[in-house]
Amino acid sequence: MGGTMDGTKQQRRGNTRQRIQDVALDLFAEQGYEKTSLREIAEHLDVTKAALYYHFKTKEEILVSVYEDRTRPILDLIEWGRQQPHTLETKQEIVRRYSEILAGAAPLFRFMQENQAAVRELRVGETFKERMQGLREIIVDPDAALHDQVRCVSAIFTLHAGMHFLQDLNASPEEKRKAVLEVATDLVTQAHEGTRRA
Amino acid sequence: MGGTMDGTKQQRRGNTRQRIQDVALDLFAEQGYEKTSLREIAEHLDVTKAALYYHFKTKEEILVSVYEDRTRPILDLIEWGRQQPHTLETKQEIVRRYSEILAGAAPLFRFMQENQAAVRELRVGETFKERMQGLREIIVDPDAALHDQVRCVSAIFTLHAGMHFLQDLNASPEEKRKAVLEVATDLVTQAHEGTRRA
Amino acid sequence: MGGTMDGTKQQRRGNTRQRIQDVALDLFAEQGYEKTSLREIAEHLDVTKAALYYHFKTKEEILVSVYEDRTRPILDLIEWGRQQPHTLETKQEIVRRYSEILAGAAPLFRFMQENQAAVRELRVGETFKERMQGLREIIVDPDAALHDQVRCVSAIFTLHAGMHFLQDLNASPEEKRKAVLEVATDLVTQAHEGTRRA
Amino acid sequence: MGGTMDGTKQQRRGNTRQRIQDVALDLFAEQGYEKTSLREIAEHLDVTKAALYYHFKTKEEILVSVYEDRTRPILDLIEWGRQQPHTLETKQEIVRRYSEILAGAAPLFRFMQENQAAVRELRVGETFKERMQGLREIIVDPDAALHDQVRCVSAIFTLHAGMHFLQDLNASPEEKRKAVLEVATDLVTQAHEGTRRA
DNA sequence: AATGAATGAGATTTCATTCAT
DNA sequence: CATGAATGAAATCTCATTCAT
Repeated sequence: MGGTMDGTKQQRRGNTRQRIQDVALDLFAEQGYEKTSLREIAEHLDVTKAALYYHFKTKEEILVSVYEDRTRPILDLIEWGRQQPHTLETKQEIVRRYSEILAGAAPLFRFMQENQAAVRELRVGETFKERMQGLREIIVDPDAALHDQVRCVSAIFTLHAGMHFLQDLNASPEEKRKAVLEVATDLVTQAHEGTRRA
Repeated sequence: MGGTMDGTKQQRRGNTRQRIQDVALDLFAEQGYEKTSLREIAEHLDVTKAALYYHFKTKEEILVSVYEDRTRPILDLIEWGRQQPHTLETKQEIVRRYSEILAGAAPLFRFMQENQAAVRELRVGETFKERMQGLREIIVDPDAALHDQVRCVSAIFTLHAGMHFLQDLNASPEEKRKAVLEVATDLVTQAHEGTRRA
Repeated sequence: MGGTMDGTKQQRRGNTRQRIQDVALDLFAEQGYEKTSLREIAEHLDVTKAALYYHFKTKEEILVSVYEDRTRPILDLIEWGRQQPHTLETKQEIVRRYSEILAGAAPLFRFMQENQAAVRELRVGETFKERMQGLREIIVDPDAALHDQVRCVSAIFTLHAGMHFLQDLNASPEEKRKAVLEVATDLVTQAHEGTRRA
Repeated sequence: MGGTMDGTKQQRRGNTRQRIQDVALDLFAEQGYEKTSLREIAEHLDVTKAALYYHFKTKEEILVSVYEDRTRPILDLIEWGRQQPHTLETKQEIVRRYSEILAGAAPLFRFMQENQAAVRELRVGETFKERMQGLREIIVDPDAALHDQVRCVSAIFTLHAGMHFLQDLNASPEEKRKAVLEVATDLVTQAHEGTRRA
């Protein structure tokens, strides 16, 4: 308060909204959306429930706001992808960039993956579906053989799964991410080549 | 009562437990575990909530019972796999059989996939993790290169994802299942060969 | 089953009613009347709840039946006391005999003492009150000074309390019972003498 | 509404917590802890059940809070007693003061006496036991003859019992309280003298 | 003499949400 | 910018009791 560096503690002042989003996402990811109550979020922040309602109209809106902030890069990626030629290089680049996006917002994606049911009829559910769809349209060639289409979807899924389901493989997170990216890239590449050959 | 064989309605008597499991799974899969209330289940069955408690001690127990009944084949598969030599053929056969198991209990697996957060601290959560672990131990070679290990995990995930994330690919379910199986088998095969070569 | 002596195990056959009473009293005394459910009683006996209803019309009736069986001696004591002259010796004898009755049905009296609220509007509540009243009428002289009347009531209470509230005094149960009886007798005696003198 | 100072009705605002405690204690004392539902308490206060949960985390906590507020004087008394010499005068003073404390929180003590079973495994059960223990340690001489120890316990019990079991003795409450105190004091005195003489 | 299946009533508790201050 | 107090709706679960078999 007043100091030049403000330091660690109690940096309140205007950023409550941000803090709510952060804490909420943590709890949502850890416990699930339904099991996380506003009371809990408020307690973690040391404010009252009513304070949350000053910043967000509903519980859902908290989630929506976090979601939109952190998944904007996907929109950009899709936009970018749509303007590129549908070459193998493009697809590989999409996979690479998507992998980075996932790594950059891991808790949110973990949340989305693990709370599909809870989220299905929320606004974010719809939006997420649409984005996935958008991604697919870019890397999946609708004229390709079915198994090659599947390969592409599998590539995306491999990236998603890579985040949470490799905990017991003993390797550093960075190594794992690379390995996952390699497999995903491979899948897209095989799909592309299978299609070319046909 | 009326028809010769009693037919559809009013087949009560003795099968209530089974009917509860069926209805519960349907609703859990459709709406999510947390969002499905016992009231709803009871109403669908035209019994009182208390009747559910006659057959099951808790809500969780309903889920557990369904889960255990329908995932027993996985246990058998793991058992079988453990006694086979760790050859490529075995792994391919595991993938094939697992694909069949998934297809045979699609709603349950859809549920497990979409409700990971909700289910995490339920008993089934633990059990499921263990089973996945068991499966992996059979098809993943711990000495293989990391990317080949990832391929195997990805194969399993592809099978799982194949069930719910290909709705918009236009092809018959049977065709899709075949394609998915093909991709998964391929992943395992590549992983195996990669390892051999090394 | 069939042996001459029948032995320990499974001595069923006709005595279920008795066994229900015993188990019920144990549980009532241990946990309280309200907290003891019929399910629990049934489980302890390894029969179904419905079986209890074959032997007793209601939960209350179980209690009533136990109560009546085990407190009959009080009725006899009162009857006897009413026919004696109201001498000191009579009063002392009442105290002595009552002490024995209490010791002989300790769990029931513990129950009655600790569940007064729960039992108040049950039939046993009324009955118990009446019996206490009857006892008092014999040992309390209505013309005595107030503090001497109190002494008599206190004597009875001392007997009751003696059963459960002396656990931490280090002495054998038998010694304690004697000491309690001594104090109670003393109180009655003092009351009587106080009155005489006046 | 009407009166100058707002008077009786609608004094809401700020004192709800207190009102809950008061109503709860009344109902607990009248009907017993288990038989008193939160619905009932809420209705008596003309608020919703949820309002109770705003002020207290559980039903038990309501009881605990009332208990702690009203039995603090006992703690003080014990503290005081511990610092006094263990003379007869001290003991008599303890008895006198305890009698006053009981009279000052009669409904609570009636409740505790009549709901021992219900309260046994609640937090208050433990606490109450401890306090009784504390009191005893002050007035009971551990080297005294057993019957003298019993006399002291009986004194305490006489005070307790005096509150609820003398309704039919025809005398004013104040007279009765005096008589009870006299008897209790006498018991302690006799115990003390018995010990002295030995 | 007892069971299996079920019910109706009600208990405690939790939650998202509102609003005057 | 936030709180204190409260609500309405609903959730999970328990219990004494019933009755056909």
